[in-house]
Amino acid sequence: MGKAEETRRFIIEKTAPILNKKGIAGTSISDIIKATGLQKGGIYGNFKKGKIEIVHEVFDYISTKLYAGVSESVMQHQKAPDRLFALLSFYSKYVYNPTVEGGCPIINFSTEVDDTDPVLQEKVANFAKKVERAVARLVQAGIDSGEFRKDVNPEEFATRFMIMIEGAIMLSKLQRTNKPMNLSVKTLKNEVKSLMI
Amino acid sequence: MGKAEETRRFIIEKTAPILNKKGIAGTSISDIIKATGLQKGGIYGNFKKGKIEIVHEVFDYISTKLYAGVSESVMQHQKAPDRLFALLSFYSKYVYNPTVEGGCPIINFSTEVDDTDPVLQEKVANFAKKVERAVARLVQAGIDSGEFRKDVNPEEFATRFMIMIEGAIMLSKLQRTNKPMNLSVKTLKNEVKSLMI
DNA sequence: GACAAATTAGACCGATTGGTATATTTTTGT
DNA sequence: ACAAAAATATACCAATCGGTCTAATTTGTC
Repeated sequence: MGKAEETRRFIIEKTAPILNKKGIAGTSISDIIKATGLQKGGIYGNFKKGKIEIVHEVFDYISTKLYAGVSESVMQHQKAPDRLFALLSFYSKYVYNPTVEGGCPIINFSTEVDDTDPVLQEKVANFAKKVERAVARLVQAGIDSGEFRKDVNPEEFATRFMIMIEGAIMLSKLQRTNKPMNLSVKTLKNEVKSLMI
Repeated sequence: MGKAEETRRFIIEKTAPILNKKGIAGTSISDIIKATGLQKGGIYGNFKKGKIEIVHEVFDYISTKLYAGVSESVMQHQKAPDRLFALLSFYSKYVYNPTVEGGCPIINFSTEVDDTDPVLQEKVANFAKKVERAVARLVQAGIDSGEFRKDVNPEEFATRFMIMIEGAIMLSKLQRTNKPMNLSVKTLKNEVKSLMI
């Protein structure tokens, strides 16, 4: 029972960038066949529920990989402010160096999924919440360690962080310039500094 | 030469909410047939270039309608700060009361269009820029009239405005709560107040 | 109200969609 | 090395895709 899991993974990895770029409705099974070099039997043999199962697992793959990338950057530092700066540094390069081609899976999947796939819609919403909570925890850790002022609202900071980063990713990609992202990062950096004692 | 233009308009109006919700690839000609009650001849007779022509005109329709709605809210006030507050008030209700069902056309179209339709991609980018410039002009007018401080950067404010509003629309729709939007509006309101002399 | 022109209905097209069934090949455990 | 099981290729399916064409109908003009 080893080969199958390996092939599933292979299919997901090859499909991820396509799905993240062209969207769910815009990606066909033959696109997946082309990208993997496999035939229909190889695809449907590994994903019994068909396209929808591939889509769900691809989202899991992309979001997990994104979270891992973020974590790796953040965990290289110990102090709370440095961790937040590392997070900002990660996202400042994100538009040009996304974890998976096509950019942020939250933006890409949420727009399409809203009226078409409630299960995946919740998956996307949960992932966004997960990232937001992680940011809030970073701030809270800074408060607990005495690095940040006590009158800071970690949840509010985290929500604002998500808004400004996601908004900047969208606009930077659309306008084909990193200016929006640079501005978000600059603003959030100053905000972090103002939190420091 | 009157009926045709009327029917074109009719098709666009009926198609707009579908396209804005289900996306370009997710919307088929038969969806349009169902929504309009017309048959293929009625559709292709009015849009010789087919689906892509409908899509482009629908984006124009939605974005124009959005801009008109924003303008109407803003123009009911004369003072620069009041106009910005009206703009924020407009967007604070936008997630639940979008101009066209499905929400913000910038977000909805930009994600899908990026790697598939360069012409429409530029249309979307231009519209976002148009809104951004309008916001910058509102701020500049306030500076000129002496209502805002002279050391304000109108372009930077406008970019930040776009980032926070678009980011908030996306997250509020995704999380099915207006909290992100409320936070963006609160933040931007305070920012406007801090600009006032 | 007749007639030409514009508009729309509806049949038809090949290509492609997602998916299934079966035959063949590859792995796997012994 | 060999048989059983797992995995994959291939042929096939009905449904739908976007689009074309012609016939019928509606519209505007005189």
